[in-house]
Amino acid sequence: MPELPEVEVVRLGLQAHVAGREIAKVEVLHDRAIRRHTLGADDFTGRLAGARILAARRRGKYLWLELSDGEAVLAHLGMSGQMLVQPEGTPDEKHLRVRVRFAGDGPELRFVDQRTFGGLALADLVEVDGASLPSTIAHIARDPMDPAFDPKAAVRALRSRRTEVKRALLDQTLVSGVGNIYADESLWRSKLHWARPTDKLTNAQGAKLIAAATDVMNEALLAGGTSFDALYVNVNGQSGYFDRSLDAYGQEGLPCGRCGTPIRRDPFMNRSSFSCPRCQPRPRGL
DNA sequence: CTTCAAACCTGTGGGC
DNA sequence: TGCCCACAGGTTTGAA
Repeated sequence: MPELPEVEVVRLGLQAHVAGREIAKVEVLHDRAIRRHTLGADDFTGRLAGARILAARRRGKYLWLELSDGEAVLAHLGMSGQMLVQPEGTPDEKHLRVRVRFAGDGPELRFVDQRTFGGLALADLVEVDGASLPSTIAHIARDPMDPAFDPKAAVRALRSRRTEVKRALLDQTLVSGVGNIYADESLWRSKLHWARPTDKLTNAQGAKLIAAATDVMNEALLAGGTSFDALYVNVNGQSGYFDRSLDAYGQEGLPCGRCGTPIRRDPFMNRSSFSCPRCQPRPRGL
């Protein structure tokens, strides 16, 4: 379940159910799920056997299980990944990719992923700008829920790009955690059109946008995340209900909550952008 | 170096 | 009912 609030819901579940446990055995049922672990499945499972999980951590949409040996199991859920905590003996899910059994009693951890855009990998933990991160995601920017997140630096980063504002907002090396849903929600809240060129974005508009992104993701987290179907669930298989609070994303044809104008949908990067034609007017010349 | 489209997958829903 | 196309919450890749 893709964007930051949904990943944070999963992290909280992993911290509650998996932190402190010792891995007994790992099974890789689909090699593509560990394609980013370049040493292969045998290396992956061999090195994990006997490791103890200290904590579940996250930056942006990436999460990782910190191990006692200075390594981490890095996970990305891609478009359809799930981390499920299931009692042993529960029938395998159709798209079960990796199973983690633990020492002693208690449920197992399952990585389930229909589209296999997500995956797991082992990585060394390294120090980057005062933070401990898996080496392979050292380039990912801090997210708005990070205590050390710097909104002004984020605005500078967005404005330094020569592109459309939504493209910049989705660039995980500038600000992390924002995906298509929360980008549209943030733009609606700050009354900005998605195609506004970043060099026409004022500091005030940028600050408003970052603040809106922070707010909307915090609100979504409190609601347990956003999900339209059973594909996006917490470790117990439950869905959040922030979809009821969406103002723009997926609202094509429905009246804007501010002005009543029907929300429109535009094609955007092989997907969609939803916006209010009146509150978020197209920049001149486009 | 930056920016962008295409590729990577499986499944669902709408139109015919 | 079946077929085909459009579309889905993300990242990486390679080309320009």
